[in-house]
This record gives sequence, C-alpha cells and structure tokens, in this order.
Amino acid sequence: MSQSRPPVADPTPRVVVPAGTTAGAAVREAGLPGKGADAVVVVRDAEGQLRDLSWTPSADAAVEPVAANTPDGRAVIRHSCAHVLAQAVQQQFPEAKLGIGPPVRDGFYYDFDVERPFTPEDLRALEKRMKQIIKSSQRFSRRVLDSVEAAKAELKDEPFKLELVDLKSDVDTDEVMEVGGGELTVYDNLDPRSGDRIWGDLCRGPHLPTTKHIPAFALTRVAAAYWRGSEQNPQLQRIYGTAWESQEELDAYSERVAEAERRDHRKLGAELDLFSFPDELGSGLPVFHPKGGIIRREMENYSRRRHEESGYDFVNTPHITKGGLFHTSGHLPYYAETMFPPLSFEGEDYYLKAMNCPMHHLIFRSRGRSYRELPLRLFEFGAVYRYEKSGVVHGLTRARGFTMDDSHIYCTQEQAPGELRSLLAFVLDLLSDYGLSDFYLELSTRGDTGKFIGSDEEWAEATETLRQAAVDSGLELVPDPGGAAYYGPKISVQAKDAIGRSWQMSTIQVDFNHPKRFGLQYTAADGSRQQPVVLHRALFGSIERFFGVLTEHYAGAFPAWLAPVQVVGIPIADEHVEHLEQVAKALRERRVRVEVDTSDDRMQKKIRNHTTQKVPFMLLAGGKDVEAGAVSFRFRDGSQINGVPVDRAVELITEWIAGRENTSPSAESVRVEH
RNA sequence: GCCGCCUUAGCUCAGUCGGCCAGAGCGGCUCACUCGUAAUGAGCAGGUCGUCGGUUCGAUUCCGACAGGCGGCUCCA
Repeated sequence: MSQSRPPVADPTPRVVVPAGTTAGAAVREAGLPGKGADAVVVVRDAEGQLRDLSWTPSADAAVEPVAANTPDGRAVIRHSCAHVLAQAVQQQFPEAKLGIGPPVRDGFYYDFDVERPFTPEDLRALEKRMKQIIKSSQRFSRRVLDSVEAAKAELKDEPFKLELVDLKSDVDTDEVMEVGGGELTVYDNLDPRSGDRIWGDLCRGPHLPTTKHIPAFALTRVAAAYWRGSEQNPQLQRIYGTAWESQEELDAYSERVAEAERRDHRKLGAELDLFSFPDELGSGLPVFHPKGGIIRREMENYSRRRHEESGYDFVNTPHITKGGLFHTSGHLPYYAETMFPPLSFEGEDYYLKAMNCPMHHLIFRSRGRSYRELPLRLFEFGAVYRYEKSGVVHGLTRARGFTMDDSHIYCTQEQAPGELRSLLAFVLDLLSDYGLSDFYLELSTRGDTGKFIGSDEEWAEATETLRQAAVDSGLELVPDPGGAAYYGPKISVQAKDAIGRSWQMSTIQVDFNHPKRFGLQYTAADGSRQQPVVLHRALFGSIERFFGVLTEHYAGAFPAWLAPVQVVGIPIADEHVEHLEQVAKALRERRVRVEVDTSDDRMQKKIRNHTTQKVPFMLLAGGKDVEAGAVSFRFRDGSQINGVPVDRAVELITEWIAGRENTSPSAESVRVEH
C-alpha cells in the first residue's frame, strides 16, 4: 500500500518549511505519512526544539520530521493523551484542580487535586470519556499569553498552575512541561467544526495536531503523589496511563507488563519453593528454603572463589555494635532514621549493623600496617539491617535484613586509580559470569545538601579518579548529581535483564573521610605515617537483591550450575527405577544434584511437574533405554535426545554444569557426539 | 512515613445484601492403575474467614485500631 513511498536513505531527512507556511504543509508536501504508526506528529527545528505541525516560521526553516513511532513522537502522543485525560477528569469532576501531566517512560500521568480519591470505576468512566474526546478530533491549538498577569487572570481557578507560573524560571525541566522557553503558552482544545474552545491547559507543548492522532491508550492505575515531589506539600491524586502509536504497540506493551508479572521473583519464589517472608518475622525479613538455599550457596561459593583468586582476605564481623562506632563513622546521626532503633542495656545503646565498613576499619586498625600489605582487600558476606520505611519494602529487592557482599580495599593514594580500574573490570567480569552482560555506569557525585562531609578538593579529586576509571571501561556513563554517599562519590553498575529492565547492581565508592575519622594509617617506605584511601565495594549489592534479579532475569529457569535440582530421573514404569538410580548414583558422585522421581504419578505428570519446576535436565528411561544402557534427555523447552549411552550422558551433564553455561540446555545446544 | 486498594485451606480464588454444618481447583495423604515425552481415577484430611476491640440477640460479613500484602509518592549509606 505504501510501496510508492520513497525509501528513507538519510536517517534524519530534512524538510524545508517555507516562511509563512506551516510545518504540517511542508511535511505533507514532502510526501511523508500523515497517519499510521510512522505518521509525522511534530518537527524538530534547527535549534533542536520540537514544534507543532501548525508552527509557521517567519523565515525558511529546515526541520527534521518526527514520527509517531520514535521516542520523541511517543512522548508527544503521551503528553497529548495526558491533556485528554485532564479534560475528561474536569468534565466528570468539575471541582478537580490540575497539577502537572508529563510523559514518562512507557506512558504518562496527570495529577489532580480532588475531594475523594479516584476509584477503579472512575478510571473506566474516564477512559470512556477520553475515547469520545479522541473520536471527536479536537484540535490542539497553541496560544501565547501576553504577560504573567494575563496568565494569572486566566488561571485564577487553578492554584497549582498559578504556582508554576510564579516558579517558571526554575521549573523548565522535562518533568514539568507546563511552562518553559521564556514564554507562557496555553494549548486550547478546539471543536473541529465550530472552532469553539472546549478546554485548555497551561503548557509549553508541543502537541499532536488533533486528539484523533492518539491511536491507542489505556489508563493503568491511580496513586497519590506529593505536589512537586515534596513530602511537605499536599498529596494529589495521580492517574497513570500509557499511549502508543498503534494498537499493536499497546498490545506489545501490555504483553511486556504481563511477562514482567510472570517473572516477578516474589511469585516465582513461592512457586519454586525458594524463599518466603513469614509475617511472624516482620516485614522485609526473608527466609530461604532449601532450594533457595542451594542457589544462594552456589552464588556465594562462586563469588568466594573468584575473590580468593583475586587477592581478597575474608573476614567476619558481628551484627550488633555499640553506637559509638557509628558516631565515629558519621552514619549517626545522619542516618539514624534508617537504622533500627537502639537496644539499650548496661548503660549503652547497641545498634543493629546497617553497614559493614566501620567494622572492617577496626580490623585494619587492629595492628600497625605496612605499605607492603597494601592494597589490603577485606571481604565479607555481611548481614545488615536497615529500617526501610514500610511503604518501600519490596520482596528481595528492598528488604530490611539482607547480606552485602561487601569489601573494603585499603590502598595508597597512588594505587587508587589502578585499583579502581581493575576493580571495575573484576566486577563486570564476575557479573557476566552470572549471565548479566548489558551494562551501563552511573557516576554519583556530591550535591549541595548538607549531608556530604569532606573538603571540595577531596571530592573533586576522588570524583575525577572514579570518572577516569569509568571512562576507561568504555561503558556508557550517566551522571547522577547529588547521588553520592555522604562520605564520597560512587560508581554504580546498572545491569539490564533479559527483558530490558535496568537494575542497580554493584557500587564502588571512593572514601577519604573514613580513614580520617578512624585514624587509619600505614607506614610508608620512608618510615612516615600515611593515610590510606578506602574503596567501598558491594558487587551484588546485596545477595538477596541479586538473587531476586537473577530469578527475574532467568524467569526462574536458573542456569544448570545454579539450579536447585539439576537432574531428575523419570522412569517410564517402576521396573526402570533401578536403572535410573544407577545413573543418579554416578551423577551424585560427581556432585550433581539429582533426584529420581519414584512417586506414583504417571510419567506424563512427572514431566509436567519437573518442567514447571524448571529442572534443566530430565532423564527418562524405559525398556528400550534399559536394554541399550542408555537414557533419554528431555529439556525445559520440550526438546529431547533419545538413547544416549549412560556414560556419555553423565559426562555431558557434568561438563555442562562445570562450564557454568548460563543458557538452558536443549536438544540443539547439547552435543551428544564428542 | 503518606495515599488508595487488599487479607477466606499450603497456593489460586468462589461465597455470605449480618443468621442452621463456609465451597472449588491445584497441592498434601491413602488406595487402585505401571503407563515412552506437559495433568490417570477414586477416596480422605485440611479453615477460631489476618489479629484485637466495638456495634448487634447474633459478626467471616458492618465500624475502628493494629499487622501483613499490593500499587504509587517520598526515601534508598
């Protein structure tokens, strides 16, 4: 149908908009699509500014058409859809006051001040109303307000918008799309026939030409949100929605959401009998069941081995300490509210450990240290407890009790850059051994709040050292101003999982404050006393969180080397059990976790059970196999290899596990022949 | 911590507009079946309807507090 359209050779084709004509006309003239998923919805001018199709430059302007199915195009669709939502809300609830309504990842939201919170029924009614608005093809029309006074007069019934008008100089961000760019504009929704103004909103734009250009949307949930993101401000009711350039894309998005739900580690943790959160223990305190315990142990064991090989020393420290230690470190009183309240006895306040570093510093300080010992790398799987607010506790990824794979590296100033580089390489290498391979880095630097300790020079130097190490890694580096720890800047490694979600994994921090506070010293070659630099580093972040991330990454189908049960023998009939027990014995001798299913379920049922339990290798044996001294493989994906000689089967499974292969074995990937 | 929603058997969920013995599927246990690649059949057990308090002749059902969960906000050394 669209075959006559010329192929797009230039990735960013330009269209020239003649002076005094609209961008839309030029786009049409150029033969670019006006409807469908690749419809041009706005253009980008020479300054990079997005403009409405109704934009009319006063001089000829070369612009870049922006299609609906691009990140910018989708943002415009979503933002316009937010306006439609707001119009629907004010039709249905005339007393509702408007907050802000920006596009966000995969969708949009709009905040409202209403007398009572929205209900799910409200959402359904609003969706219906929005569909009518979209169908009526209202035109989005931009209007420049003459002055701040004019704006205030127009917005006299919208207290939050008024506030934005007064704040406009410092709210020109992507989040607040209402105002910006030096002038105040309103987008009116006009009736396509009469041109009457139906609704309007303070907004910097740009917008779609008409509401009909919103091809597919859905309202997804309601929540409360603080006005302008501050706990001090009133809470508004936020409605979230999603909008896409086509119904197919909306469906695909819904499918991604459903897939994420299926992978939810909290759900899989129960289904696969890995861990639970007993109410009796309290919120955020997990227990690991035997199968979860195996995965956890394998994760830890491999990490332990790699750390041993890389020159780390293993230490152990207690879970509780007198409060003085955390005063020395500076954690108290800054972070008192995120630590559990103290236990008072014998005239002392004892705190549950919220971080391991102070205790490691004490180990460093326990005797005189020589430069010959540096870098000294102390490592511990250290359990910590943090009083996370009740509303943020979330499965294994945000728990109140968890285990950090924590290490502190004490080195000289000169050693720090090299140590950081090799540390980062080590971290990325180890993470990829667990099957995560898509990384980017975030550099968290000092902010201007009072929580950061230490001098400007020290911060600048530490930040630069970290930045350099990050740049040397060749990975994408995203700045995170104000995100540093109070004692120093940090790099965090963000990993993307199998369905493209990012998780913060490792953090690496440079710390020049703790050495000072703890009076850490070593004797240098010239006999002088020097202060070491401390590098803090958690690789998994926390074992629990990494466990949760891996569970979701693999959708519960753990690599064979991590799987709680690696092999299950399934006899066709009872008389074949003996044969499988022999195979199991051989595997068990090679430390393979193997079971033979002797239950009186039918063979088909056993296959189903162990498939849903995501066992990587199922070994079936019937008369033919017994006779041939063989077994038949069935894999998670349903593929099979029949009649594999027992010796070869044992060898093959052992090799697969020892190779720490992270993909699921299948008839295609497993090679029977040598 | 804040806002909203939720909590019935091990799990997933019906149900009670306030009233005799609260149901189903899966799971568990028992028995029969011995089977060639995702659910064999029959039977049995299992619930103080999250906890505490209030209203009521009577509460699993209505109200409140608390705990736990879910979705957000805020926070995240």
